[in-house]
Amino acid sequence: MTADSSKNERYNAREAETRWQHVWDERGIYATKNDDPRPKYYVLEMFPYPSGRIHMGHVRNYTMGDVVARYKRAMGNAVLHPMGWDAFGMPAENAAIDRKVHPKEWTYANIATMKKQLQSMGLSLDWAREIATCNPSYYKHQQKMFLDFLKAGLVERKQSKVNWDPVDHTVLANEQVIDGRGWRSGAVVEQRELTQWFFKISDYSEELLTALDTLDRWPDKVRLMQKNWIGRSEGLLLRFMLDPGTAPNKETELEIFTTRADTLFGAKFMALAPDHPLAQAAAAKNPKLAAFIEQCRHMGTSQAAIDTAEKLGFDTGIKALHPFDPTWKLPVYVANFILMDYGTGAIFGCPAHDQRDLDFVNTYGLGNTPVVCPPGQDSKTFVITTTPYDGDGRMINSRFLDGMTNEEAKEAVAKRLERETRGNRPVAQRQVNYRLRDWGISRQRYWGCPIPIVHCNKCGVVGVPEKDLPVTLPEDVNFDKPGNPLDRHPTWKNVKCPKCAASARRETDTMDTFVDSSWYFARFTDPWNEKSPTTPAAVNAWLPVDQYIGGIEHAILHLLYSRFFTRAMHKTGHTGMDEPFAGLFTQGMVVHETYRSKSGDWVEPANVKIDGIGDARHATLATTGEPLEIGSIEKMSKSKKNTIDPDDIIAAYGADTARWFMLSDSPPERDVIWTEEGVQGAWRFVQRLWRMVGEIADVSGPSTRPTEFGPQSQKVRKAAHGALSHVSDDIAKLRFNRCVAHIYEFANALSDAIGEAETAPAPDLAWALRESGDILVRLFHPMMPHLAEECWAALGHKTLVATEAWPALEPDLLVENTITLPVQVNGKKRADVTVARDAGKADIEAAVLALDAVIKALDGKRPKKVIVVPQRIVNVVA
RNA sequence: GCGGACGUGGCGGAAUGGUAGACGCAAGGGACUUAAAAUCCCUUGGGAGUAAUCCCGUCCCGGUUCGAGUCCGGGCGUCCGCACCA
Repeated sequence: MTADSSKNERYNAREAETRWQHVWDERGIYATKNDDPRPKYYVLEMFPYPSGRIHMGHVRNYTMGDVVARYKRAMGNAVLHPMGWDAFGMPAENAAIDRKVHPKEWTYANIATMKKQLQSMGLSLDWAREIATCNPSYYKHQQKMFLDFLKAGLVERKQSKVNWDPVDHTVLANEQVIDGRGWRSGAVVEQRELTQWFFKISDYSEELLTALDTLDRWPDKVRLMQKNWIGRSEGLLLRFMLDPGTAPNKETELEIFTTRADTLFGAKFMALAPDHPLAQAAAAKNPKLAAFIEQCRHMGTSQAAIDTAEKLGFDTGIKALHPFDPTWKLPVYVANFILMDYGTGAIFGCPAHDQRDLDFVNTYGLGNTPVVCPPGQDSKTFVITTTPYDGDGRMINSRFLDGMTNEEAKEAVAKRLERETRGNRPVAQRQVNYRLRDWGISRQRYWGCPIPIVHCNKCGVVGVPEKDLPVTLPEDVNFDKPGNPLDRHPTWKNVKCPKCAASARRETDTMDTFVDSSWYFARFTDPWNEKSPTTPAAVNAWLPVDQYIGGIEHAILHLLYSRFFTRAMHKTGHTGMDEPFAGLFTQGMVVHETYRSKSGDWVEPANVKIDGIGDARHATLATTGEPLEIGSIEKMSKSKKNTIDPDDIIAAYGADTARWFMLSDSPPERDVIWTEEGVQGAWRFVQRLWRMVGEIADVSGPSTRPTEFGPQSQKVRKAAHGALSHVSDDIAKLRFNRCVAHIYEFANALSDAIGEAETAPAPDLAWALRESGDILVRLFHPMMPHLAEECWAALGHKTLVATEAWPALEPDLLVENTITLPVQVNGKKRADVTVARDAGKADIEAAVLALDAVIKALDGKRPKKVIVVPQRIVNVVA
């Protein structure tokens, strides 16, 4: 076959891509109808925050979703594949402060830019369903649901802490607290108590936990992370008597929660959260304690900040009496690592078996007594110094518990104390506790969904009547001063009470942006409904999302909140199901090498020249030749300047090349390293496919399928159907990198076949080559849709490949008559044996023992055993 | 600190407990070309040997197994999340 072809000019990606995008657009082939009778498939990628421009992480995420969407369409499904904007959030306010641009203007400009960028990627999205969460047409429904949740008892107001910047007089997000100081002012942050709105997600702790078992298409690691986050623990509520003379206001007891009642005889101290009522009472009479509690307030509110801070305490002078020995007095401390939110805000400390407690006693010289002896340890010599023992074992130093296992001891303690009563209550009660806290949704910020509440002096908290929704954000705001512009707006918050018409104030807090993203997937099913958040027929037909794809960083919060919100919507009649996402896939990040100059400045990859290989690799500044340090491979970020702009890549190579490369190198759940060589490899493959298809297009095959295929045709057909089988399987399981490898293998086999063919191949081969071409194009279409359309047309088809069915597999072609099995001797491979596909074990064994290599390895001895694993391997045990 | 993951050639990676290194990249050699680009062909984990072939190799140390990259225990290293970033 000659290489001369009318189609051997290079593929012009840029020209072809915009051309095909117009064709798809004009024919509206990606618009989804809610009355489509075919089996539904809802594929969704986590919608982006409109930060300015799309980044490579978006390209990776949306390409994966698009592959699934296109594959499912080809498989005959009605596919819902929408896109929108998670458009509220702090960066818009930061832009307003830093650049004097209104958050709304900034956000919509970003949306316009990013929409254009996404469109240039050739994604098969139904843009008619586009939503932006900052649009009142979206958030008015969210306000309606807030009020419905309120009526259903799913919302409450309570106190909680925020990071307070005492200089800027503003609430800070955890990410705005750097080393305990405000990011703009540099002032040491304080904790402040505010009355805030909460969704009662903790009502669903058990339900959210047990239902994880039903999510069998979620990654195990995400389910495990959620399980640990919910943190169910079975323990004991236990009332300690206080030594009467020591209590500040004649308090008689202190109630604690423990999961380690077995270690009660190892107790060395009691500890209270700084906010605990008893701590507060003691502080009122002790200025030094009050000062200590004040000091605890100068700590960030994040868990990591609390856990990594030095364990500090203050002895209140109060003594608690041991439940099994009233003469045993334990000192009561206030400690900075005890949380008021968890359990009762008080604990007993057993330093020998808990790291935090041990750190604490080592600071305050309270000592420790081991009470659980690890198996195999001598109880007489077992001591604890710097590492506590938190495993199971036998009880020691524990009076009546001695000799029991620690699990038996837990039971014994519980049984004894729950029978004892003081007042009308038992001294101890078994209790199931959860780490999961209620979801605080109040934010003291402008750019978020207003909470539809009016505060009236007479009527209290009043919901805004439905007819007055949406409560829209005022646009005439300024960001000259720190703090919430809604709060200092001259008129916006002044309203009449909906109940009594007296002067009242609007709630000026807005909602956490996680609320916006907790139901957008439901809104996509009918974004045109102006009357209510969802349309039952649509939402119940489309949900749950069949395949949800997004970053692992959302493994806990976004996904857990959405699971709760869907249940809350169910309870209030907005959905008919509990779980929003039947299938979940979490993809890895896009990372890139970093480069630094001698002076420590980061350098963009575009300005770096790399020479040498392996250890000899070195980098220089392209312009001056100044040597650069090659740094670690890190998540692309503006601060490290290791970003690649998708626009540049699409302009230089086209969207298909970028899409292909994003899928090709790494397993999708793992990080992928962006390299220039990798992109060029993808680009060469695009051109190679185009040339190959051109050569196949020149072959004129018979119009009807031949009845017989010769060896050459058989070989290429096996390659085609083998690839079809693998690629189908790989896409269905989202193993895109393997899918790419199989397409490469098929392309290699096909170019061999083309190379071996005569100028005018026999009809059976010509037919097989054309069949292979048709299969090849449809196989890579989900990944490179523009190139696929161009190739499909080049092969003479008048249809769009985007609307074509997936190729039909001929399974007979995958079956071989003989198989070659590897032969091991003592687990090491020594030879191969080729046998009939259906050969019995005895036949295989005989064939194996006759092999020269086996005879030599056995050296005349009889084999002890021959293990034949059907279709797999033979192992001779000598 | 707590929770979760990951670790295989020069590089990204492949491998239902069953031939370690598919496929791609990079590198080296060759063909074509006045030359270059592009393209095509060959080689490519390390070591020994003319060769057939053999030995060593999946972060480290142990264990289970006929057989371990894969399972179990203990280390080391890297990364992610931690409730007001999205």
